[in-house]
Amino acid sequence: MNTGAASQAVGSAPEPAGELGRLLSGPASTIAPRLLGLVLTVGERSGRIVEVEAYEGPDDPASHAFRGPTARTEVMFGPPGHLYVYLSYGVHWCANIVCHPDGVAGAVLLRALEPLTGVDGMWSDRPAAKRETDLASGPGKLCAALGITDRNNGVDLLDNTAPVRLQRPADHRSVSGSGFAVGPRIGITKAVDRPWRFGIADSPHLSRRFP
DNA sequence: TACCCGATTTACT
DNA sequence: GTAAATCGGGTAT
Repeated sequence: MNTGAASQAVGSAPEPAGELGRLLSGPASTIAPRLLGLVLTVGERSGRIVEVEAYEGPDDPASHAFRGPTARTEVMFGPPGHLYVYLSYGVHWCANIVCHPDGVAGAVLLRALEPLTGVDGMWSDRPAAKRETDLASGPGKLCAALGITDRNNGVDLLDNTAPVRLQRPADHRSVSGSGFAVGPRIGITKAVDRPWRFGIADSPHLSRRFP
């Protein structure tokens, strides 16, 4: 239903609204560092994104979208600003923010979060955590802390009525402008050389230190 | 229909 | 530091 002309009409196309929408649209490896410092909200719980990883499409062997769309990965091929949730190792939910244009696969895995509000609720869903810095210091932990499951797969993060929302705090520009670290992605066996993991360098809430 | 394996976390040695 | 837990998707019969 998209014509070639429509896909070029960036200014007036029904892309995610506002400045945040524009921030989310582009190559995953470019968008990923810009997501650092954004605030993710689920009900009463919210946190600041401090660590992410980029996963692209047909050119990225480590990406779920590498071999084309499937029932599981179709969200990754949809419009940017939506949430792609999958089950890892049959145990943990992991959440990604879709960022490539509609029809082109690409997403950013959310790896760690600094708890801001609803921290008591996070503790009740993360009984194994020993410190507040461990509540969401990993992709599976992050989803557990916020209560994200496959129920939330495909939700529009920019919809104010959605159960999961993404917001930009006033100080985001300064946060993204400096002080983030880069390194290789974690836990993958393919394309391990690509430095597509990004994090706020001095955050104590990272899943792991950067090299 | 069967088998293999993973964008991880946790507990235990 | 190492291994177990656990299950749905993807690829191969």
